Amino acid sequence: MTQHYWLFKSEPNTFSIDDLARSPNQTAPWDGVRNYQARNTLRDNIQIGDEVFFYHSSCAVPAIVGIMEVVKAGYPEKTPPWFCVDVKLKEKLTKPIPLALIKQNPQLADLILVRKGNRLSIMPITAKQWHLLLKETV
DNA sequence: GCCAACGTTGGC
DNA sequence: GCCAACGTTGGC
Repeated sequence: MTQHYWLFKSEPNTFSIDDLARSPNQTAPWDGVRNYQARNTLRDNIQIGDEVFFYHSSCAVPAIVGIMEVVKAGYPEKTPPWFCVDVKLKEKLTKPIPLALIKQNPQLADLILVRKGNRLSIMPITAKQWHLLLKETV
């Protein structure tokens, strides 16, 4: 299977990258997603080995703060009809990528994250976008 | 705290 | 199925 790239949002007040870093084996279920489009992505499209940006939303400096790997594909939460995946922290960025910086890059204008009014908490990233974003952290 | 944008709910 | 009302998200 082709490897895919994603971005997951979380409010650091609820679940931060440091919470994930403190989890056993730095692994935790990515649960609590209550949106059908995001649910379908979790259930149908996210595979083991996929790479995921960890994004902090609704905070002082909204930013991509780390990189995770999917270690368990979509499975049902205890509360139907919601689904989750398991993620493992690969890297906490020493230099996070703020939303404000991402918005300045015209090559990233198509990112769902920066599209007006977007509220998706689980979104796809193209390989090209992934690598453009990684350059921003240098 | 404000508010725009979006998703969901529920009456009809 | 329509759509107004309401609740939530999330940047600023």
